Amino acid sequence: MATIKDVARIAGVSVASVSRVLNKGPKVSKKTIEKVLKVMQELNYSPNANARALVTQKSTTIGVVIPDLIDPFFASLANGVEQVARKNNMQLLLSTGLVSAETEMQAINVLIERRCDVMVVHSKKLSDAALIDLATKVPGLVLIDRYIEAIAQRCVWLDNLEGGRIAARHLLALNHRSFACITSKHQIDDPLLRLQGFQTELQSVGADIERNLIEYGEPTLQGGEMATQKLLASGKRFSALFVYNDAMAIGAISTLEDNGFKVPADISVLGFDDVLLSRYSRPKLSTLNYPIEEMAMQAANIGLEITAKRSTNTSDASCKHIPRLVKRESTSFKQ
Amino acid sequence: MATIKDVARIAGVSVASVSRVLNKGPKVSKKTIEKVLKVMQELNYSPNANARALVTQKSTTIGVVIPDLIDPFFASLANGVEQVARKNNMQLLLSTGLVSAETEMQAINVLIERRCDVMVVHSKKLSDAALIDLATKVPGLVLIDRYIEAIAQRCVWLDNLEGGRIAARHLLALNHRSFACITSKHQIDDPLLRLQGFQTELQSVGADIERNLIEYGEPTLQGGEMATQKLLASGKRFSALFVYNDAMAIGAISTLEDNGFKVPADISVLGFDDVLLSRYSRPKLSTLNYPIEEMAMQAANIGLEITAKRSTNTSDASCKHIPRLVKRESTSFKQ
DNA sequence: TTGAAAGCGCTACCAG
DNA sequence: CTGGTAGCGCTTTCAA
Repeated sequence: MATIKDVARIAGVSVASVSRVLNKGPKVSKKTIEKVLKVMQELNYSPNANARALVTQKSTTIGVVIPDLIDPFFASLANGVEQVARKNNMQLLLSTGLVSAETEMQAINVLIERRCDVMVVHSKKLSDAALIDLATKVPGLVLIDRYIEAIAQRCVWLDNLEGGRIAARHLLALNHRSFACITSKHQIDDPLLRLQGFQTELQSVGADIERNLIEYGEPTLQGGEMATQKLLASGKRFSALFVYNDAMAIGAISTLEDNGFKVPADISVLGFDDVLLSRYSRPKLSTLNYPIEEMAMQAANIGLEITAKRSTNTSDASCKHIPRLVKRESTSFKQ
Repeated sequence: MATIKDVARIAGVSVASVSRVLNKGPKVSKKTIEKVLKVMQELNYSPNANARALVTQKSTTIGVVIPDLIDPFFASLANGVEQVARKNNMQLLLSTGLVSAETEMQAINVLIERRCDVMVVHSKKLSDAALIDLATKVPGLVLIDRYIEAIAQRCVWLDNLEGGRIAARHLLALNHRSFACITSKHQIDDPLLRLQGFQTELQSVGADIERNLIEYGEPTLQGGEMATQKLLASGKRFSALFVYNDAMAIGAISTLEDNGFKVPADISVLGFDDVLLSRYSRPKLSTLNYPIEEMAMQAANIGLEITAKRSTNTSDASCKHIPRLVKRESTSFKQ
């Protein structure tokens, strides 16, 4: 592969000149530009980004750390970052495989080695302390879907607690009084907070989830189906079901209907996340919109700002996001 | 950020030695290793991947060129590549934004500048000639979802024609005799081939798609809905509907049911791709499985092989994939 | 087993 | 406007 030297030699100019035309630098004669451009073409020259990164100390790369790309939620997150990357003529470097604190750390370290200018990190397993440490060491690092007070201005997160409250208010306004809940068994804050917000709001009006009507499962379609079966097995009745996420909610609806319950006529089901799926399901799923793509874009932009200004002070834009109720067909007024 | 020099100086050894322990090179005394490791830790040293790439002439990077990450189909593709990247301790570099031949070329050029060891490219707009040229210039480049005879061993593709035939055979075996078809209006081969295979097979038994019952639309849920409305507006009846992809098929089912047709009781609907969605829809969608993740993994592995052996000869594994019928609930026997 | 030194391809500074 | 050149951080001979 041709190098800048080859181009310089054949064009009969110095590498400095070639570099100038490459970077559209000032003060290059038209003649030189043309000559160099021509040779570049002939040689099929392509500047080596690694060499550039080495000398300029910036990689024009935005790193993203997510569990995987299969989950549409994370794909949206990556897509959001990708958009701001592209807008800034940067590339997306992906690091996945998060199953434990160690693998999360590895994924992040890989990006550090690549000297990503910005890193958008979705970490659920690493401790606050570890993340705080990382944030101070790595300038462009921004946390997404996580809130750590000490580095609040580096966090872009969703208020899950408020999400739970909004869910409760919606169901309450629909005249429901007997509730069930399906949540994720995973040991992270999100399900806890959503449930807590939901219950808090119910209790504020003297209501609550029916005894024994909280079930746990994997946050998947199957998990939702199984949890619903357990709910049904209890023999207790409920008219409204708040589910941890859309996949589980769709699984729940499926099981409910298989057991003769109409949604929403008999039971209203409310999901969370508003993934693509929720618009495709029948009935179309009422859910809480998690603006992950938008959040991802904000996170990337914050990272960009930090690295640009070398200051930690970001714009005033709040990094806390509130989920928005999306009323579709799976919830309705309880007669 | 600490460099190898800092480590060497503080550890009281040469950079060569530090490099050796970094690369677990041979012939380094235990004492040196320990000493260096300790200093690395203290300094929070992280080797600069760009510098490494520059000198070793390999970037430990696999590039992927796809339109976007939002489409679950492409997310799966990226995910497949990512898996083999991770298995080989490499990273995924993403390049998107394909809307024209120029943007596709740009996306590819970016990856070339990064000197990706392997590139998995999904290109629909670039000409065969351009791609052949690229393939000869870029060793690790592999095309996915496209077949170009001149570089057949660098192509991993799906037999869309056969897919159409399989679809026809399935519907025919289900006793259907009056067919409609919804396809994509996009100017690429895939829809044409699927339709062509479908019709060929029908015609081989003296059947065919009803006159005027081929509709075109965007390959999305909405596109499927609109196309179905046009189909219905024709007033003609049909008992089986073959749709370009799952998203459109789900849109079609939705519109069909809104108009009083039961699926599959009144009309059987067959999709294509077998994306996640198809398992979540009600009725669950019968479709043709497009093993894109598997294909992506194969493509990445072929690229890896080529760059390793510096030969274009890949393993014997066929690069042509045949879609597999996945019979679920949206197609049934026609009484 | 270790160190010195020559680059990898490029940018940017300094002279001219 | 142009050329010479000193690195960027690292690997890899070649000697010692």
